[in-house]
Amino acid sequence: MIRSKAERGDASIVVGLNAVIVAVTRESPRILTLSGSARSDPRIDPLRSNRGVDVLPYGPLDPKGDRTLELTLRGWVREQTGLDLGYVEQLYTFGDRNRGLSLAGEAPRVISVAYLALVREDRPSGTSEARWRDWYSYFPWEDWRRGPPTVIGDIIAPALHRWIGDAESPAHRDERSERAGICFGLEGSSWDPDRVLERYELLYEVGLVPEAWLDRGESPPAGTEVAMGRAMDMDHRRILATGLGRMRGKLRYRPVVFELLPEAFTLLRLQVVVEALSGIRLHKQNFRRLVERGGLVEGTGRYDAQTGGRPAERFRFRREVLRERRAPGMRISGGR
Amino acid sequence: MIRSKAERGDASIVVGLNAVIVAVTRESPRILTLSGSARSDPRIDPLRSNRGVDVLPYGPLDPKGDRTLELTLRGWVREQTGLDLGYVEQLYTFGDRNRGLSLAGEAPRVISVAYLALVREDRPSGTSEARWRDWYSYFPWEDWRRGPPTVIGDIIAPALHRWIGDAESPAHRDERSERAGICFGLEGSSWDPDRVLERYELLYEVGLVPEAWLDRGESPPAGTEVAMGRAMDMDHRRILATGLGRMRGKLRYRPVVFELLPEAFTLLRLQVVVEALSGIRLHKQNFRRLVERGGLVEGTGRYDAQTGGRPAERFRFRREVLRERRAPGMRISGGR
DNA sequence: CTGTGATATACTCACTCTGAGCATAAGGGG
DNA sequence: CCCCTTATGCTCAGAGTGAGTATATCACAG
Repeated sequence: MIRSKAERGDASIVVGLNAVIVAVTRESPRILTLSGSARSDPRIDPLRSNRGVDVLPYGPLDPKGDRTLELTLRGWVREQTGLDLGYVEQLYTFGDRNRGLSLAGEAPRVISVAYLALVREDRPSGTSEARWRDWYSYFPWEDWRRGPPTVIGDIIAPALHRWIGDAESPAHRDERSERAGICFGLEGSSWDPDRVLERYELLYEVGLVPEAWLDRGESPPAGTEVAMGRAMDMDHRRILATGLGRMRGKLRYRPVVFELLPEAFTLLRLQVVVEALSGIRLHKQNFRRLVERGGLVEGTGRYDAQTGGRPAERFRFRREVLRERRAPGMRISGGR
Repeated sequence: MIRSKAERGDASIVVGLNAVIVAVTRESPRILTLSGSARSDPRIDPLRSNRGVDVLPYGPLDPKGDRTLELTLRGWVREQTGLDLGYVEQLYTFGDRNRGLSLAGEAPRVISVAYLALVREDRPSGTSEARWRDWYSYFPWEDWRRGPPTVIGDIIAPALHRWIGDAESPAHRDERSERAGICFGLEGSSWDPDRVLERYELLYEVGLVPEAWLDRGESPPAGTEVAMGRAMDMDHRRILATGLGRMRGKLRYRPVVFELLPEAFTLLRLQVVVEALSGIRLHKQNFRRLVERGGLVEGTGRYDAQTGGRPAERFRFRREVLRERRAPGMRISGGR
């Protein structure tokens, strides 16, 4: 148990913070990314990629800095993007050696503590290589709002079947088949919007995702980034997938959507945001019943006439629901 | 943004791993702790407490060691306790400066990545300052299996009311009242078993928990550790609370209980384990209906006669449920 | 000023799920 | 065989859900 280097905490461990910052504009869920060239800092990213692809906002941890990790994160997000984060929660800590690249050797070990943050604004105002991108441009197969994404039938499912067939033993085959089925709702299974990370990891393993080529030092075939989503640096797309999955899961049992909306909103607006995040369409009348009778929102008595039809009442989040119900959220389910 | 010390990653950050290891013996949920004296390693715990209280198993991160954090954790748990961990999931990363103590100064910043692990065994077999303790000895107010814990009515509720009354403004008062209500199911709210961490943090803030004294360098009044739970070193009880809360939450939507049970078990055994973890009693017939018709378990056709009554069929976990249902778990609810 | 096409909102209906309790089955020990 | 114990089966009312029909109220074209 005596591993002196580690325990003396010398130069071989670096701790950084990453942020998955989410906003919704119209019907697009968006996340804030920096263009890859903004990131050539060898102290955080030594010997590593800088492939010119997008990265998530990041910052080093200053051991003498703010009292908590979260405060540190808020601080440098403000510096880098001018955004004041509202809701922030810790996501996951990524600490595998050689994250994203098969380099060994003397590179310091990088530990990244990733956070999920929700903001109402959609315009980064600070130093801006920062840019909002639709999160489905990173995960095209996650958007089922207009039916099953074509990329699944055209590319993913066939590749998965090949992969299943390539298994060495029948047991191994079954295992692969079960995993693929659960992830992509293939045979008998239904689509579970929350399994974003599992799906990304499966696709990476199968070698479909552009990072699979990049991590081997090759270039992905033309069109891969369109069909299989924009690549990100290192394991940032994995971090992003973790964020989306968490976001979708949390939606169900905590009233987090309201962090993305203004004080007052129409029910359609609320529904569109929930649909944007969860990637599925919902039954309008039932959605109304769900949130209204579930006590999540209350009418304000004021109306919004910009609807193109009958004016819609504006609602607000009903805070009391936190006392009344155990896990208040959008218990949504499939169908349009 | 240039904070050279942090970015060079010099001696001022230390990364460690902590484990909340859970097993269930009879009707006791237990966690594995080491006695405090086992931990006087100044490299991980420099200038810090060693108050002679319990600690969670921990280990440093060796940057050149295993490829993933999880493997590292599994490795030193095996070394320290002889346990081979089964299910392991990352819990949370704790990185506040001066965790648990109000020391400032030159102490290195300690980042702890905490994991939740479930095991079937209940006997640590390695070097053993390791010991299993009922988790309700750390959180007596969390066990509602025999009705509302007396400590809530006797100590906690009165103290919370005093604390609410001490608020400076009416708005502040309402805020405190809402928070206390939600946490402890006081007025109108119902008890939510999942809010373990929120409750612990509230009690710490109100100053009821032994750590509140210890962190000021004082001794808690006699009896505090019995009524308000055993103290742990640093912020380990906070980590533990995070683990219990996560465990209870996960129970609802993932079939994690089965990680704590042998291959085959009676439904009563399953129910007792779920009750032990969630801290509430369940309606037996409905529980059976839930797990059987919900497809979580299937009968084996073999029976267990050691029941004291009619022999009970032994069941096993039905793996196929993973494909069939979206979030298979124990959707349990209040009353006995 | 009326018809058309929006969207908003109200209500219905069948079905499933859930909480609660009653009833029966099948062991062991006297 | 009676009684106590635990297991298992079944019923019933009420709440919640998925899907659809019906009505309200706006803008706008004609």
